[in-house]
Amino acid sequence: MEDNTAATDTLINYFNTFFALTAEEKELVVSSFQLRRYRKHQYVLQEGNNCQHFNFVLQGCLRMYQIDTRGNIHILQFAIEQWWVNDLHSFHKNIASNLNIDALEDTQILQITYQNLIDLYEKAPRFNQIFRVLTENAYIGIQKRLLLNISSTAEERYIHFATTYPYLLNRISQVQIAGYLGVTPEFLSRLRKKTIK
Amino acid sequence: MEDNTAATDTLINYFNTFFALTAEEKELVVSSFQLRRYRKHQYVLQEGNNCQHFNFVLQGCLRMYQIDTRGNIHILQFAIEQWWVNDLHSFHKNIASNLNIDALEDTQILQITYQNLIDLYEKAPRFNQIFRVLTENAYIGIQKRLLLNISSTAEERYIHFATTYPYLLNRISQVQIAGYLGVTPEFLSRLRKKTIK
DNA sequence: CGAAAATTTGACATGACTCAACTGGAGTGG
DNA sequence: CCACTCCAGTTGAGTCATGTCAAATTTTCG
Repeated sequence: MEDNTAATDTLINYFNTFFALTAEEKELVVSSFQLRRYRKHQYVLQEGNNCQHFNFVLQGCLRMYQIDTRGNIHILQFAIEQWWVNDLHSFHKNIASNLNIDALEDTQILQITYQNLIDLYEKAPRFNQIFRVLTENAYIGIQKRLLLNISSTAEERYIHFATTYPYLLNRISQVQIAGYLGVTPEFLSRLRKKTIK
Repeated sequence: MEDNTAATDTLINYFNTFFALTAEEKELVVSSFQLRRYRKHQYVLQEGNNCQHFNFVLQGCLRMYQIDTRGNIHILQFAIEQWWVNDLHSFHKNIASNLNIDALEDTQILQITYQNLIDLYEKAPRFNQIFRVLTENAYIGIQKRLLLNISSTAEERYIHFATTYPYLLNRISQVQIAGYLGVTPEFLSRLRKKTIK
């Protein structure tokens, strides 16, 4: 167990952008979350296992993805600083996940276990509100993405990604971005050639 | 204003499947939600307007969709009995929606306004928990759908739809289902011909 | 420096779309 | 209750977006 104080400060500041936390609530955050470090390529969650933690990224970059029957990787989400990443379904139902989460860079994460999260809700019910709002925002985001995927060409999706997350373009390789956009790396390469002009 | 009692009973039963409501909480539900009827083809929300209500379907069927720049309709969601349907983004940020919701059948809805929902959370904070869980479940569902869209062919998506929602196949026209699956009606027709064999 | 991975490029294959024509059933007005 | 219209569904022919596979090139990193 290493000292969490500096790490949880970041998380407390994050929560504070939603609601000012009481001293008690801050205490609970400090005692409920645990800092953990992952090296590049290391798994945070591997399919077949149950998702045991809610993960909040302090530093670094992760991807969450599924491998389909043809062996192709489909990236559901990248997570960099101040993002949450976890398989909600596996976490809440306590069932095996069919998703993988691994580190694209050396990464630091704050983790809370299922039981600690339940206790947190119990002891400080206001976190229900915070996580309700967080989940609503996540829902809005993924709904936008679904719509974009259904209604646009790969080129439009790439341009949208590049303008929405310009800071990810230099940080994440094209293979990964292709897996996120739902195209092959080859085709993304052609799109870029065409678009850069 | 018509009598809501029978209608809100349905909603209270629905909430009860999550947590047993207190008498007070039931009272609040009765006084916060309002029954409204829509005829087939009638708009519940039209793009350009702000989404003013959370909608819970008592009876009937709705679709929520976006019209893209080429004039194509993309259906985000169908909503039948005991489903919620609304544009969360527009509702929470109080901005103009770019989505439409309209009735595919004559439909009865229970509606709560933004202000009433805020009051409900205030007076009965436990609803934060209920809606947190509801939103988490909705998130899980839409994430599955996104993954399916990214990783499968139209045929696989149709088969998945047909086995997951068999009761919708006879209830919703193929044009609508095509708009939900993200294919043209013509192509869906060919898929069906091939699949039925 | 050398090996492995990422990216690019080319040739070809295919899933899905477009547009247009045809069919059949449901609703509507006289 | 018939005639008419309109929309959903089907079918065909041609096209385009994107995938597949294989090879060449560049970059990354131990």
